[in-house]
Amino acid sequence: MQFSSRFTIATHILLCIETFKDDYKVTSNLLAGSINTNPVIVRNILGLLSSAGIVEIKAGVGGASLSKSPNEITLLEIFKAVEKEESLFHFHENPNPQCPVGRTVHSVMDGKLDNIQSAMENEMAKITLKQLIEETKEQI
Amino acid sequence: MQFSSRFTIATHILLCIETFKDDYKVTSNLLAGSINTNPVIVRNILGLLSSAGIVEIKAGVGGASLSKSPNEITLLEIFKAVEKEESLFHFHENPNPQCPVGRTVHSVMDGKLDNIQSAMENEMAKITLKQLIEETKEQI
DNA sequence: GTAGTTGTAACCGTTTTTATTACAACAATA
DNA sequence: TATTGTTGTAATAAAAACGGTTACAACTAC
Repeated sequence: MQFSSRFTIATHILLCIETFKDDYKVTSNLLAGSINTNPVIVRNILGLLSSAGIVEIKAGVGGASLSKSPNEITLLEIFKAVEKEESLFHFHENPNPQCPVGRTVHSVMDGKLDNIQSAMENEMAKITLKQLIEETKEQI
Repeated sequence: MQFSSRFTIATHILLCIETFKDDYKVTSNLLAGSINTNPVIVRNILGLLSSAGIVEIKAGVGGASLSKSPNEITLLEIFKAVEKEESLFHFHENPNPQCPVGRTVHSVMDGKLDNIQSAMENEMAKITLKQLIEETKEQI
């Protein structure tokens, strides 16, 4: 199972907003053209980013901009804005409490699963939008 | 998006195999009773674990056993046996090559995404079935 | 031959993802 | 005020994944 492409699309959106902010009004249409998808997809993801306090969207006139500095936005924050599941892992719901293993499997595993998820999130938190923007500028 | 419960079910299966090996023939029926699911679900996951060289299954007579020592089996190995996707992340397929951001977003992000996945996998590789079995024995 | 088990195929209902069309609400401006 | 371009959202759809279930052929020990 993979994460949905909402995460990479959201990051792509933020890179565009910052890259084009001085030259274009960054609308869902412009973004959809760069990402190569439908504007409604973009508007939905922009809505999630807006709810998370990452971007601001001008109603009516249109156009999106960052709500805070790129070095304050991490990949973890973007990820959490677009993936609503708290836990990475789907634990089978009802192990048999009458079985010694079924009774204990949760308390044996839960901590380990948390550690795994934390390792992933810590790595995500290390990477800021600013880093990505700088690498993008270098490459352009 | 969450990983499927195949991962926690597979780990549960291995814990049962090791815990009950001296007292019971560990069949898909016994396992399904502990996990609280259908025996066919168990047989499919056992098949994946068998293909990965983690367990051996006796055809006809029935019963599963580990193919190697519990301290040689890590959560990463179990995970890879049951989740076939190579990459954790689903990158949107066709960013626009005529856009400066669309053209560069892959080379800017791919390395970071690899790092995130590696962080998760490294943590999974740290945890062996042996550790889980010992914690289970303590709790029983 | 019988009994118990595995491997697998064929379904089913549910959820998630991605995409699309349609349209009301909104804000700037001509 | 009417027009234009944009956003927000609803409705719909196809495809895929998941978890579950029934059914049954193949296999092995007894």
